[in-house]
Amino acid sequence: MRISTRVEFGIVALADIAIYSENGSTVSSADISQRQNISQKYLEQILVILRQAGFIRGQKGSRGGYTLTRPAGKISFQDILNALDNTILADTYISEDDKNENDLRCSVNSCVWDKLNSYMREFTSNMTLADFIDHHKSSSESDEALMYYI
Amino acid sequence: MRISTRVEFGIVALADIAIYSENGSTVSSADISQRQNISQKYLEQILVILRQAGFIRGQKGSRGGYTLTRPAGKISFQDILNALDNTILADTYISEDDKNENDLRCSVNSCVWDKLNSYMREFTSNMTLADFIDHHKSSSESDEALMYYI
DNA sequence: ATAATTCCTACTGTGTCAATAGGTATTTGA
DNA sequence: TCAAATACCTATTGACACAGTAGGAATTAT
Repeated sequence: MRISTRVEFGIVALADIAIYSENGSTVSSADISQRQNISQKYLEQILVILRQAGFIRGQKGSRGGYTLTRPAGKISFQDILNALDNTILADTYISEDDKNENDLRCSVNSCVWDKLNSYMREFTSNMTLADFIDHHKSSSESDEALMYYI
Repeated sequence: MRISTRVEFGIVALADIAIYSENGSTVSSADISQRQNISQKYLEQILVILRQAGFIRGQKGSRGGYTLTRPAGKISFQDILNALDNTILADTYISEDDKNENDLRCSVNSCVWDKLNSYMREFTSNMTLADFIDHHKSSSESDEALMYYI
């Protein structure tokens, strides 16, 4: 599945904010840009999307930055994906004109695409940003252990 | 999930050929174009892809047309999708440059995208063109029954 | 005041999709 | 043998989204 950088960077940015604002401080776009190696200007546009979607709050001015508006455990992947790319979890569409004339096109929907969409929706609705961060932390711990033994 | 018309028409064309060549005759692009309401010229390009992928064989000349090269039960959806769009079932890619610097991007792969890809691959590898056609036929039968009672 | 920050808008290059178009090569049937 | 039908090939086009780049305006802490 091809995932756009907008989606990829958006998820990474949210996770970065969640992790580095745990002590109560804000996280600036410059910080994220450096840590995650993402063009700051491009990142800023993505952060606007995430703010408009209600995941983060931005504070302007010196010492400003971003914080989550709610706990990472209350932000589902489904919501994130829908905010960053409204096609990934969208139904496969057939125009009304074509619908009556031709049922093979409708059949492939009910037989394949709808089922795949349902699965993806269920999977992403049951996974939160917190789950992702936990997964990340535990996997980077084992990376460190690996490094140690090498 | 956004599916291109190339993929949609390709699947429909294959199913159409499978259905209308059951008596041993060939199926022309004009036939498919009319039945499925698809631009013939565009369809021809898609049929070239399907031929190059080995699903169908084309016979030139008068009374020519297309037939399947093997039974519909031996053509998996996975193969069809890979032929028509090599991104749908592809791994989500992270450049080697980014891989070491940044493990958040890798984590989202192992945590989300790889799992979705695995599911989609399993689902599509277990479904053949014959399954799809069976599903279509049985659902259009019930449509007729519905029509009758109305 | 000044520096740091978010926020807003415009522009650009690149690539893919979804055709449209016109033609060539081949085969069958009359 | 000729004409029609068919697959097959290649070029072009318009629209659109992506992936940034760029410049600055608004706001805030120190």
